[in-house]
Amino acid sequence: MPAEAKPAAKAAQSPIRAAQPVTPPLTERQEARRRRILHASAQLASRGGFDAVQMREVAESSQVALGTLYRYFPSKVHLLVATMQDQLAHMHGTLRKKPPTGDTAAERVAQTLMRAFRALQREPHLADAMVRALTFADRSVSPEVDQVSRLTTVIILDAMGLDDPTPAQLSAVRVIEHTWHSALITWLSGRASIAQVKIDIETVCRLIDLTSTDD
Amino acid sequence: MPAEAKPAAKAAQSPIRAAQPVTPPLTERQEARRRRILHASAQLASRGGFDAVQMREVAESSQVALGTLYRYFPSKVHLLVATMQDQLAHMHGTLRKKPPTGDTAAERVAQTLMRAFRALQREPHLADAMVRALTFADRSVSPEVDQVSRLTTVIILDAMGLDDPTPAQLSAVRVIEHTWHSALITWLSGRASIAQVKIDIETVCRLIDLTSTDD
DNA sequence: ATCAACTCTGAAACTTGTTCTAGATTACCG
DNA sequence: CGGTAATCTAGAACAAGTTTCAGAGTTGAT
Repeated sequence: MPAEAKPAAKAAQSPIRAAQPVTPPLTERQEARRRRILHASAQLASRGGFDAVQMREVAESSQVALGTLYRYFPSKVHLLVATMQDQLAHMHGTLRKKPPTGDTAAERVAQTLMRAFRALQREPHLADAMVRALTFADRSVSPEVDQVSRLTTVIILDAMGLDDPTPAQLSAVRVIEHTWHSALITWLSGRASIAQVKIDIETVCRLIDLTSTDD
Repeated sequence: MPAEAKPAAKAAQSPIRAAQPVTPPLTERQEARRRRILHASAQLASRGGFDAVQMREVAESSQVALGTLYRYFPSKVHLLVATMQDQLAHMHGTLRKKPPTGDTAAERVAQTLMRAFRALQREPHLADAMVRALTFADRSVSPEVDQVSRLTTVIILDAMGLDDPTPAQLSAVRVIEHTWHSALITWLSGRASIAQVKIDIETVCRLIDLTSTDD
């Protein structure tokens, strides 16, 4: 039978939980390759953003043939979205350890997002690569992008301190995510200042207050 | 002296109103070329979205040499953002004729955006090309993207019926724009339904109500 | 240990965005 | 009208993402 299982098996078409299916377990060497690739990707991205992540260079840096790179990540966008998943998971862990301290849910969410924003500011090129990939992704990357979105939702709900959100609250969270992504883009492309992003985040977080009284 | 003036003169660095500088007036033939190019761009985009707009094809369709195309629009993203400016201006005209009828500012804005959304649904591929270009644009396209953003702001303020918005209101409008762009993207990439987009728009529009009482 | 099936490698080829060049054309000034 | 500087054209060339392929390397089953 197979030797090293196909690393990036296409997600089954289960309409629900399409992403992150029961990935055929990778061998150790495959796991190591995958990790080397993601590391090289993040490293190159940190240098020069989206454009600096060149597939040939990623392959070389991670000691993997170009064809192999494409077997693990079927496109540059897939690679960068996976890189984002990686970083986000890391950040989620960090945030868990120091939960925000605000009095209201809105404050805590704004605090959390600003903390994430400050982390991104430390690696603006990396942020550029990840966010550009995320918004440029077409349908073929939907499962992976969705996974990122789910992770973001969890982070926000955590900050709100909710286990069981109402539909209205979920809508508010979605709008917050929209604002978060789009505000990041305006910042990355130099059309909005850091202060502006802060204001936008704080503004949209007020929506949370609306959902406790309404509906 | 010069024959046909440089069509796509770099915007002066005037920090304010950077885009749309006093473009050296185009000759009639140049204006016609520019128009042919934009038309070809929109046409190809309507067929197959972002990927279908291939620079060689645009050049051929519009009867212009590739080098000329690049002189008018220095990149594919520039071209598509200009295409969006064109379409937006058109839509602004249309919207002006039939202003929204809702009772509250929030309702009117939501109505207006949903009207725009329905227009985009009629040409989903074109929408895809324009929106993807807009969010993928890097700093070199900032002036043009900013112009689009300004136009969008005007449309929203028109719907609100405001001449002289407060800073809080401008923040709300920015957040609405963020939500609008990002919601479009999730719809275009098949991660959100039309109904979902509608809900998100209605949700974010509630922010407008907040600005009349608060602050 | 051997085999079959699969994966990885290295290199070339292909695609499409972008740049460059030499020569033909056009616009405007005097 | 003629001159001249800029524009336009056709086509080659280059860059980076993606695909393809033959052969070498692994893996797990027998």
